[in-house]
Amino acid sequence: MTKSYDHKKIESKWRREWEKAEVFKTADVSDKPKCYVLDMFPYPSGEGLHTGHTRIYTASDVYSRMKRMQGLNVLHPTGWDAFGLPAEQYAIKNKIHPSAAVKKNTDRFREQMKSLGFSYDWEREINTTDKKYYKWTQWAFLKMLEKGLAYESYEPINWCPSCKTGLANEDLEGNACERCGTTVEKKPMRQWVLRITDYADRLLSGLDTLNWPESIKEAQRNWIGKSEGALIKFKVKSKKKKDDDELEVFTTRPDTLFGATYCVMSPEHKLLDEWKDSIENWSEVEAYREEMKKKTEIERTAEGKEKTGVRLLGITAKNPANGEELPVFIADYVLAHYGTGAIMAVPAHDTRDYEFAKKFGLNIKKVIQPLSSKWLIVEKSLPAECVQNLITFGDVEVKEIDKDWGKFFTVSISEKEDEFIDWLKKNLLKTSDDGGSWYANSDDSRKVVFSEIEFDVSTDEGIASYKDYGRKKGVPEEELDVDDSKIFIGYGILVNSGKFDGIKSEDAKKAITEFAGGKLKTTYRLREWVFSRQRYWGEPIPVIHCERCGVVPVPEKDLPVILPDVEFYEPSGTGESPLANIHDWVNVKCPVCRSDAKRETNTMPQWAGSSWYYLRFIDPRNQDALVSKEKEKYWSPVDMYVGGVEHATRHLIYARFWHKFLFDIGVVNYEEPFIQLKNVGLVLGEGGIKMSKRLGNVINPDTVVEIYGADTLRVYEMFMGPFEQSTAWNTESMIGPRRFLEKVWKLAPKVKSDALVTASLETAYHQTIKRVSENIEDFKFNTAVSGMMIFLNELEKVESVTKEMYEGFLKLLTPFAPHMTEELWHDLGNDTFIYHETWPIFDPSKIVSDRMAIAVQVNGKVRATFEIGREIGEEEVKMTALTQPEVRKWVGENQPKKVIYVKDKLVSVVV
RNA sequence: GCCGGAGUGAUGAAAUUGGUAACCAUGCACGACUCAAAAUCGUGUGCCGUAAGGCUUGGGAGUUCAAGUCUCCCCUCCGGCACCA
Repeated sequence: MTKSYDHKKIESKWRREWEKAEVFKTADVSDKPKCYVLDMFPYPSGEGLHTGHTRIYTASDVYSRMKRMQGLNVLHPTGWDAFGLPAEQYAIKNKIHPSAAVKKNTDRFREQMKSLGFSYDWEREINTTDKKYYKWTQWAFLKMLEKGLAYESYEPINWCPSCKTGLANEDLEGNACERCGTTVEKKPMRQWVLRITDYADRLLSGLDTLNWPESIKEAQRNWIGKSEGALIKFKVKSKKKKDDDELEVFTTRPDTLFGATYCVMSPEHKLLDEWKDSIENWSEVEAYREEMKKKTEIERTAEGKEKTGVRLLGITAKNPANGEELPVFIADYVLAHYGTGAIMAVPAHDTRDYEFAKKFGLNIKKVIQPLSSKWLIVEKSLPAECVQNLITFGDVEVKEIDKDWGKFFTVSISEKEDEFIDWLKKNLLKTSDDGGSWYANSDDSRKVVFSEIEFDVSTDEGIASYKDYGRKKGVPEEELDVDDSKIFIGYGILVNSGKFDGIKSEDAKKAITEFAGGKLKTTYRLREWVFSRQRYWGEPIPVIHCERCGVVPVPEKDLPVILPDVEFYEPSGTGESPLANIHDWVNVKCPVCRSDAKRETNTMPQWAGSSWYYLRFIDPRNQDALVSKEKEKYWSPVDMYVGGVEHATRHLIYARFWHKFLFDIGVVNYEEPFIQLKNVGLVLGEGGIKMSKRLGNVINPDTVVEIYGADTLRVYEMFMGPFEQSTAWNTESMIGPRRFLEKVWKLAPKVKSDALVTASLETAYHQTIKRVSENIEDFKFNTAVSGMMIFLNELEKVESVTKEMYEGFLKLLTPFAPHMTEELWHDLGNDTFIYHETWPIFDPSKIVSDRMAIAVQVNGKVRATFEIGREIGEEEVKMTALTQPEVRKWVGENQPKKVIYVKDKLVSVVV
């Protein structure tokens, strides 16, 4: 009588029906509010879909399906990111053309994705290698060229000798090629570069507006690496030359300028060649430079490596703050590409400078005094008797420690700290209204913790202030102590700095920079985006090189520049792409002067096409524009973006950069592309080890779908653990979700029109609606499934279920198990698609039952629980609690000191 | 070194945000059905203890009637950056 749950039959049946009825087709324009739910589209590898993909796609699919049922117009598309090295390598290895490989792989991916029942609108499928698509990638490049954001450069770049192509900084892992692990070399060559650093500040500040995981935002902040400092010029003197050379340094600590005792230039610094004649030991300098050229970046930057360098004899630099003549060195610890490639060295307040100074026996001059809660700062204008009073105050020892400074006193903190502060407040200082908050630990006077408060006070005679800089979390005791033998790299109070003595580091930065004739400057760690690859399988860069006209952009009307077919697409390794050999294609007429010219043969990196693909889904067939303004305005930005963390500092930075550029030229209406981002946790192999072909522990989704069904796989992947957390695959545990679905299936015959609904079942039902809806919204799919399991267990206890309740339950389940619920929905006599139904809404009045369970604690331990009507008042609940036998046993004859009632939850009795 | 995230039963994990730690699921044990096994169903299952009871969220302190959750110190693991001045 009951038909069995045959997942194969059901799943293929409903996939056909959905396709026939075009249920997943998205309306372009609608009165409904929109919701754009996007997966990071796959790179269609030869391996097919893996369990990591399916976890992402299931999550976004569950979310999309609920949003649709909640009445939103949902855009949920997918496509293929198919240009780039892996596809090309795969093609070379399998001796087929990359485009054939892409076709083969995407067909496989598409079929696998369909077999999982994802609700993608396949009519919007895009492929970055499609000329109709990459026409617009090239178009965007031309726009960047036009705005000066794309340019040719000849700087040495990272070159992977194995992949035979130049790479961007983002393509490295450590100092190796991210793809193949080969150590990269520095190779000077012509290349195309995008000025991403022009957007560094906006890429940074935009992060604050995004609902992204903190870890990703932090990774991007680190990657961009903003540091605020100053450019300061040192006059350079040499015996042979007149006093007109200048060495500009970048420093984040202009406040330590008085402590600069030497300067260091990177061995690659351009001024060195100009100074050749003035440098007395040029041969030594040259030898050092040669040595550095041979070393890899890794060797140069190895941790714990001893400092090396060479002093430039005959050259000195003048400290603009105090006029001191300083020696100048070249050393490899200064990097050519950061700041100005030269530094002022302050050995007293920088660990690297300190190491170098120790080794070369250079002066170390302390100019920053650490601050702590032990410091009292009294400004110069303080009347003498006040200082006297301070010094003589009771048990608090106030000692002048350096007469030269004239205004620093240590306050050794005693148990009379409070009195001392009271005295300060009364006699010397008037506090601001609230006085801030400070507190002291009474049993250890040294552990006094202050918040940062300043008392600024005017007395008749002058101004005094008690500044308390507090002790920051985690600052060890040593740093607070004044200890000249240790170097101090933090902020503090200036000493030995002429008229700047006594000023806080933070305040001194600007003042000293101005004093030294420098200027404040912000630098970034982010490097320009090296945008050309000497490989075949990428978008041709749409420019023409003409001897007469130089670089000429391909006219827009001639786009796309189609990637030609070639016989041999292996990289040449010469720095030319394989396209250089296709004479028919390379040789063209200059669009400007019609003379003979050549096409650019470099191609774009893999990341180009994925930097804007999400916009194309909005308007995938548009021939006249990247995206229509009207549609873009409706759909953009992406509301929910789901994918892996590996894209934190690659795709997600590049896409934000492109998007901001497109915003600037008016293509898009909003400055950030992805409002909310969710990261999937890794799916590890059984036992928590990484899945890999080599270990043979890769789970193939096809097999799982075959044995358990797509619905079970979907439920399992959502139930296996928190979405954003890594979890090990466990085939044994898959039986749980399968049993769950079987139980739902077997419940169908229990549906009766006259079924009785108890109040507690009704409550459970509404609680489940609430929980599942909220959990899906928050991407807490595991607890959503758990919630449904709990409710199912309730349903199993009763004789019969109403149709309404069962249908409601199926609706909650359908995002997770769309095929099975569709079948059950139709079995109930419905001829609509459950997919088109409305999401259940809970009744707030029904989510609380009229009974409540109260726990009773005696001295913090739970000793009894009881149930009582929700309407019962506090006093009565307390009385009931105290009369519980278990409670009486533990309270005994004692009179309770205190009885606390936490509404609807517990009674806490203190004896 | 700096920054971010995490640490809870045998296992995946949950905890209404300070209020009964371990929901749900897997596994395991026992039982029912079966000639038998699988499947299914039922009962039990944090640790110590026969029990009464005690202990338990990486470790240590603290605040509180009450701490997985808040504060301080420390340890371990994962991730980002790192001779970036």
